[in-house]
Amino acid sequence: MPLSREKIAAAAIRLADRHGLDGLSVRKIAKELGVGPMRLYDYVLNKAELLDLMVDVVYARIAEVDSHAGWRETVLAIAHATRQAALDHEWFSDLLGGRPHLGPHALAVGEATAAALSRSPGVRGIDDLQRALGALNAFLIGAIRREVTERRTARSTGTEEAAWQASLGPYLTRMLRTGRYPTVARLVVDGAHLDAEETFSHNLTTVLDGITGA
Amino acid sequence: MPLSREKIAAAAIRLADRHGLDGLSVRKIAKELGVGPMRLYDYVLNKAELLDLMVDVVYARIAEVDSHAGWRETVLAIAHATRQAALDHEWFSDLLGGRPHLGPHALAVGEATAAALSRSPGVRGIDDLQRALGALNAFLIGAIRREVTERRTARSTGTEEAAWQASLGPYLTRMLRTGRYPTVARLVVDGAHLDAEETFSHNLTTVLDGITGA
DNA sequence: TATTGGTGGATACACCGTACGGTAGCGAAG
DNA sequence: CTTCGCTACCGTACGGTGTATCCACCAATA
Repeated sequence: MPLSREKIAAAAIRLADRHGLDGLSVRKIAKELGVGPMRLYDYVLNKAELLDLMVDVVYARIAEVDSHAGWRETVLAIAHATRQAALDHEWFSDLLGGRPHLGPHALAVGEATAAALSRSPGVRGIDDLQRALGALNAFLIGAIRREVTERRTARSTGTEEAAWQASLGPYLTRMLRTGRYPTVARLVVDGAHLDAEETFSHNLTTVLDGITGA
Repeated sequence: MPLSREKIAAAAIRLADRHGLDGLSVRKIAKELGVGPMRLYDYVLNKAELLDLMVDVVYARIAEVDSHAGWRETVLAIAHATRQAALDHEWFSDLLGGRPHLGPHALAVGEATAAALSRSPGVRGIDDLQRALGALNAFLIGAIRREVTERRTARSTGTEEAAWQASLGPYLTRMLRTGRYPTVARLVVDGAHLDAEETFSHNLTTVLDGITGA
């Protein structure tokens, strides 16, 4: 079996899932495939293009969501699929919004989203559509990015009180105890119990309501 | 004058402004300061902490915005200051949402934002506040990130029709001509004339309206 | 004077992306 | 049958990265 862009992307995704984007190198991908590092450059222009490849593979999975009759259901399905993809491949969130996603499957997802949004009541002309798409994508990018970094820090500190107090704890509790950040302090101590998915859904409908002028 | 975290951060910011985050290395910062590379590690634990330092310097400038009487004016001012800071230091957008911003000035901005939002009519309890803050920050992160990457690609392709057609053009026009992405195609050809700041403001008020339930 | 402690510098290691030269197979042309 | 060009594979090498470690100095103390 002679190697291919698909196999390279699949191997890269496996490694990135395990060790993150920082732990991903051309050499390691090559080793995973049992070839010399330079072989990859027969199929890929440079590492950036390789990342674009990986991103588009993820978009392919996102594009698999069934399209619904209602525009809103369609947008919700795409948004949740995107979030779920980012939770499955946390490195995806690192690339989100970082460079234009122009792969065929990314374009397909963009097309589905734009088509759905254009059927929303609040969106009249093409300018409305551009703005609405911008607002939705901005929220998606930011929300997913935030959730993933939160999950990462939670995992690294362990969420356990002991590890937490040992790592960020000293600095942060000292900061919060200065009394200069009362609202933030209240958020930290009282507001850790919200479910992530529920929050995402809630804020997503909020944004959607804003877009459609509901 | 014996070197300090502030001077290191300032030099790093100068370099990052000129050559981007990728063009930033410990060695170059040290050279800019006229010292050996290892000196920096007397003031900074590792490169990640150095980036956090840079980020907090930017937040210091954002925190300088005057606080207004109305909660909405305050939020708007902070949001626009953040956007402007990211346009002045494009590398800032690369770090936005990537790791928790816990520097003193970042916390100050967070505190000001949270305090203002908590005075909004639609935000009642602490759970509402957490959700509202999440939605606002998500939009901010995503919108700024998107705008900066758009600006970067526009600059790299030149926006001129000639350079555009030469770089992304062939691939993208070929893709769009397949007819599989009609809505996206319409957006690309018809919707390039919107002012970025106006779009940002528009979508920001949309999100804010959604949060406050207006 | 001898010793200590801390400060600044150089060297070194492991790794990174990738440019480049070389070679083995193979179908087509002479 | 030979020879050409072409493609697919391969290894080595270069300049860069973050950072650990050792080392030489120099002021203050005993």
